[in-house]
Amino acid sequence: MKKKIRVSSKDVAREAGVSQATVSYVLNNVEHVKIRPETRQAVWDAVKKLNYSPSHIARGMKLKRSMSVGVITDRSVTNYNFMKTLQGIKEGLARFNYTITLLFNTQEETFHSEIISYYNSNRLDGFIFAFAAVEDYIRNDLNLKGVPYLIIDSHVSGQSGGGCEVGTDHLIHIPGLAALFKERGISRMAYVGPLLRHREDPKPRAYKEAVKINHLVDCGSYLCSFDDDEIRKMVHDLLMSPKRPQGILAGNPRFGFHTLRVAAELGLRIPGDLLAASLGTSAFHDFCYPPMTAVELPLFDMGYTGAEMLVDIMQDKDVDRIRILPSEIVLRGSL
Amino acid sequence: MKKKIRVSSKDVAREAGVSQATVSYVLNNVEHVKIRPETRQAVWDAVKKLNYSPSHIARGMKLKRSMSVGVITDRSVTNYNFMKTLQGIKEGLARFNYTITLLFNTQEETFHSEIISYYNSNRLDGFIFAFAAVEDYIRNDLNLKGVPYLIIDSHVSGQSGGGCEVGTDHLIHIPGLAALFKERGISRMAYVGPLLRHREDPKPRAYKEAVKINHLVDCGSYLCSFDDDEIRKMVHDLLMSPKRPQGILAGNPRFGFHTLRVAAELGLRIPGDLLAASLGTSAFHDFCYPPMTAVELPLFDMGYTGAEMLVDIMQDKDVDRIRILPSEIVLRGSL
DNA sequence: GTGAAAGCGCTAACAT
DNA sequence: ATGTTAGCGCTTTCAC
Repeated sequence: MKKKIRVSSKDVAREAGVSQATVSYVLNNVEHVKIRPETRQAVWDAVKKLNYSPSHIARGMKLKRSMSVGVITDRSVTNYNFMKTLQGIKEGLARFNYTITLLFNTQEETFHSEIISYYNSNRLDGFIFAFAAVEDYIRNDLNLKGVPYLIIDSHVSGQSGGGCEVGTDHLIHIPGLAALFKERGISRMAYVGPLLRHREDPKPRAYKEAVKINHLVDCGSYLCSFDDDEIRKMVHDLLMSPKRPQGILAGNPRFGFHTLRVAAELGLRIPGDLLAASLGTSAFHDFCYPPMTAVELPLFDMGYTGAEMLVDIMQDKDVDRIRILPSEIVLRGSL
Repeated sequence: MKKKIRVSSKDVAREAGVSQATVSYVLNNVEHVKIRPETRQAVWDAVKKLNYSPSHIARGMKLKRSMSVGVITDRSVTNYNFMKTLQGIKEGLARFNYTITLLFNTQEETFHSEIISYYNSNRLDGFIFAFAAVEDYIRNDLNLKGVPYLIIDSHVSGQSGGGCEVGTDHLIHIPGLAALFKERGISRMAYVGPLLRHREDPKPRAYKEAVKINHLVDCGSYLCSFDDDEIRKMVHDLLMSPKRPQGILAGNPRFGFHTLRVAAELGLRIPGDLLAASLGTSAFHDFCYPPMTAVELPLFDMGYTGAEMLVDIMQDKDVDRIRILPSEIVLRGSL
């Protein structure tokens, strides 16, 4: 390991024959401070010559900001296109010279204080909860302490006390999906999806209304945990039941894939014997057979937009507390 | 936004009736410095009372370390179980109080200097390239400048000049997979997989040898880019050709899924008409139909182990430069 | 066993 | 238009 020889702004100042302050003014392009072009040039020359890069830490110390935000996601989000959102956040933050520090929601008691402590110790300037279950008491505490944070999820909770939220309009596509099922000539529908712990899931209700509007027969909403075996058993029982639905709406991609798989195992052909569609985005929608018709979320933009909103909050600017992004139905082959 | 009132170690010192130095000694549990238990207690009491958390930035400034490492991954890795590796890295680093800063490989000219600049400005203490294409000139430069870094990939490059590598033994399972194909009673095999740009891919060669050892007929190795349409066209042509293989080994999960999908489109039944297996881990291996037999990688451990190795490097400890982790064949239904 | 004091490298208010 | 200087909050050497 090579010893690191630090070049400081002092060195640059000496080399350029100016003061440290001038170096700082030039490098930071400070407004209301006029520097003669030749001085400016001299500074840049010295910077180049000495290969100087300002110590980010020293700067942060002065400014009391780390220029990094913590992005929190659930442990279980190990799949799907979540990385897309991360990319959006990264690019959104990069424009303001912020970086992403990745955190995982451990669901442990300590996690909450971990966040607060990251914030108090100036290690992180703000937080983005991306598809993570945020319990109310945590939100309340963050609000209370004035910690800047933002929540990214498929739909907004609405009760954004102090934080901001980025969501999508995916619920409005559910009636449209139901209409598609209807158009394909079927009548019996069912919904399968996750059982949420930390908040109410608006999807089953939206489904129920959409079924009613389209005069379809509702075979029921079936909810269970994210456990793969449990999902498959639930779908299996549903497809084997006497009131077997002809169309299934899956609350998220995972439930959709298992529906496809179980149907295949039972020898049901899609879209011949069964129609299916899912809510949410996944790379696998294009890989599976048949490819899955789904309501796709603007994952990248959700991250990008969220990042910008958080930066605004961190800079004490006034911003919309809620932003809804457009989603769209993408027809593939399962419906 | 609430104004942040910082409590400094000075405040704690005053409250506890000791000096700032003592506070530092107590909080950092400095060896060879003996503190009377009652003094120690007084400090902790004051810390609790004032709800003090040390400024991470000030500490970093003194120590010239940011306690964060940059994790670089390719833009294209938006799917699969990559998050598992990230979790492993996160947990591995957390033990040493390091955090993850997420970076994406932009493949642009500027990216290289971005890394160097993060390092030079003390913003990041080291780097982990996780399933990212690292070009040789970058590695050389990092070696030259003594930048601590580590590469995580399914197999090691071997030429780890200055950096360290974590890989797997997945190549040794290829003959075993070939033997399984043989056992199932087929004779004609083919390999489909990605065309790598930045390094040689050892998989096609391992495949060729495995085929020979098992006395199977090699219908050839077919390589193309990661483009979905291109992959499907390639697989389609292969399955329609007169020398259609009875078994296909996919170089990675994506190629495996497209093989499944194209086969289904052509009405080929798996495992009846065609056998398939893939190299690598994906959550979809369990979702698709039939579930995919594959060589699974220890994604979490690769991250966890890699994190520990990098910490050792950053602390100038002597470490193995290469670590190979065990992978395993998981039988599902496609073979 | 504990304290005083010197910085780390930067920014910004104030002076010139 | 540029320089002087006083910290930011911590660690650590050296005194006592």
